[in-house]
Amino acid sequence: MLKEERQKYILDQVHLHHRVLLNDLADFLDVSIDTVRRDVKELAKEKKLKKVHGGATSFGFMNFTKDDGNIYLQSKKIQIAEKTVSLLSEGQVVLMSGGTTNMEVAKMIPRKLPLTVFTPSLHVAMQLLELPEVEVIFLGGKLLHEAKFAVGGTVVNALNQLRVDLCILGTGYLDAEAGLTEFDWEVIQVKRAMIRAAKKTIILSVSDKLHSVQKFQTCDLTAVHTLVTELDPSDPMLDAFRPFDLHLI
Amino acid sequence: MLKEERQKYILDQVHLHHRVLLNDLADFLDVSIDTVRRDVKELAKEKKLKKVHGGATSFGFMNFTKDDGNIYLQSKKIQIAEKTVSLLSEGQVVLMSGGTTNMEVAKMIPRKLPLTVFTPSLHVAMQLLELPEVEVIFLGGKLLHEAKFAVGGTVVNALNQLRVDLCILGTGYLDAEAGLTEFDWEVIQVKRAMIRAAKKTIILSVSDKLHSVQKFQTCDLTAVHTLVTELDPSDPMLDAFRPFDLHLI
DNA sequence: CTACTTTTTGCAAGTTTTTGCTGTTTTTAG
DNA sequence: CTAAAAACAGCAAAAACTTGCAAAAAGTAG
Repeated sequence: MLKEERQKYILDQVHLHHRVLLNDLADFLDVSIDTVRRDVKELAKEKKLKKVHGGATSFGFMNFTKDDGNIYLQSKKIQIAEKTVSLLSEGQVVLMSGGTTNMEVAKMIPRKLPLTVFTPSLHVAMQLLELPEVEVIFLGGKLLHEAKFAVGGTVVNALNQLRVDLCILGTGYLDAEAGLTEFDWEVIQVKRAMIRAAKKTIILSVSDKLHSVQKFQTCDLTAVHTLVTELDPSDPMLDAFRPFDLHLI
Repeated sequence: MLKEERQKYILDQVHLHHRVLLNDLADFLDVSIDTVRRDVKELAKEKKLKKVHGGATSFGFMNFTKDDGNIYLQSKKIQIAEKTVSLLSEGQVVLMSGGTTNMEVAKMIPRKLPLTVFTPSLHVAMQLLELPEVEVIFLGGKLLHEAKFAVGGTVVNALNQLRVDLCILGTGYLDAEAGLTEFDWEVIQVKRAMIRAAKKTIILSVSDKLHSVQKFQTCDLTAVHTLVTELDPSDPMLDAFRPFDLHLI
C-alpha cells in the first residue's frame, strides 16, 4: 500500500469520525504503529488534522455540540429548523414539543412574525419569549427534571380542549413500520394529545433517527402530514416513507 | 478513549446541564475519579468551565436573572432567602411566585429536601428542576414576556382547585395601610388566587420596598402570616407592621 | 546489471505522558 | 465538633512518544 493511500485513509477517517486511534489505524492499515505515527505527524505539520496523545482529531473537534456525539448533527438540525420555519405563516396557532431541534426552530422564527404558540417545554417557552410578536402559552403540569417538559393529566386535559393549526413534534424516533416511537410513556401521552389537538402535524427528524424504534408507539405515520429532514426530498433514504401520504421537504 | 474525547464529553455535559458531578462523569466515562479531576482542572485552567467542590459548572450558569447591579440588594435578598428556606420542611406542598428574591430561595433549597412546588414562574421552575428531590409543577398559562410569569384564567382556575401548605410571595410592594400592591393587574389576579390556595402566606420583601405603594392592591396585611425581611425582627423600621397579626423574622 | 544514493519501514532503548492507587489534608454537612 | 466526602500530593505501572539505527525497497547513473 502506498503512503499516499494510507494518508488519504487516515484523513478520511478523521473527517468521518472526528477522531482516530493510532492503534486502530495501524491495525487496519497493517503497518507498524511507527509508520502511522509518522504519517500523522506529517499530516499534522500540514495542518490537515490535529495530533493528540494516542490518536488524532479533526480541528473543530472540541467545539461544543449540544447533542452528545457529533458536530454535524447541529448543522442538520439547523437545516431542518430553516425548512420548518418556512412552513409557518402569520397569525397561526401552533403547538411545539420540546427537544433540541425544536429549540433551533424557536431561535429561527423571524422577530416580526406574529404567532400564538402553545408548548409544554420550558426551554422552548423561554426561547420563544425572546420574540415580542409571539404569544406564548405554557401547558402547565408536572415537569420532568431531565427534559424540562411538562407531562401528566393537566397537560393532556388542556390539550383536549385545544384546537390549533399546526403541531410541530421534535425529537422522536421514526420508522416506516413502527411509526413514531418514544421511550417515555408520560411523554407519549402528551404527544398523542398534541397530535389530536392539531389539524396538521409536522415531524422533525434528523436522518440518523430515521428507521430507529423505541419502546412505545406515539402514533403511526398516517397521523402525520409532513416530515422534515435535512435530506433532499428525493433522497433514497426516504423511500420507505413514500408509500404514506406524507409531505416530504 | 482519547483524553480529548473525555474532555469534550465533560464540556458538553457542563454546557447542557450547567453543572456536573465528578462522580457521575467518572462513572459514565469509566475512568477513575482522579482522571476526571485532572481533566476538569485542565479545562478550568483554560477557562472552559468553572470547578466547584464535587463537580463543575458552566460560567453563565443562572445568568438569566439580569443582575440588578446592586450588590447590597443582592446580599439582602440572600439573607431573606436564608430565613425563608429555614421555614420549609420535608414533604411540604409549596406555592412560589416569581421575582429575584424567590430565585434566591430556589437556589438555596437543600438538595436533599423533598418538596412539591407549584409555580407560575419560568425562572423559578427552571431553578427548582436542578433539585432532584423537588417535584415541580408549572402552573401553565399565557406567559408575560418580561416577567416570564404565567397569568390568566387558566392559572387562576388551576389555583382555585389547589390547596397547599405554604405560599411564598416574592417581590411586591408593601405598606401597612395599603397592604400588598402591584402595578400589573393580571399578576394581581394570580397572586390573589395563590393566597387563597394556601393555608399560610409568607411575604418576602427587602426593606427598600417597605412603605411603597403601587397602583393595585393584591391583598391587605390580614391575609399574610409571615413577613420576611433582611432586618432584625426588632428593627424599628418594622414598627408599622406590628399591629397586624404578623410573624416577623 | 551493478554500485550507489535515497526513501521508507520496523525495531529497540530510553523518555515522557497518562493513569490509578496510596495515604494525607481540606472542605462540607449534620 | 465530628464524620463523611472531596481534593491533593506523591508514587508506580502502563501506554504512548522519541530517537537512532539498520534492513528493505525504490530510484539513479554508469
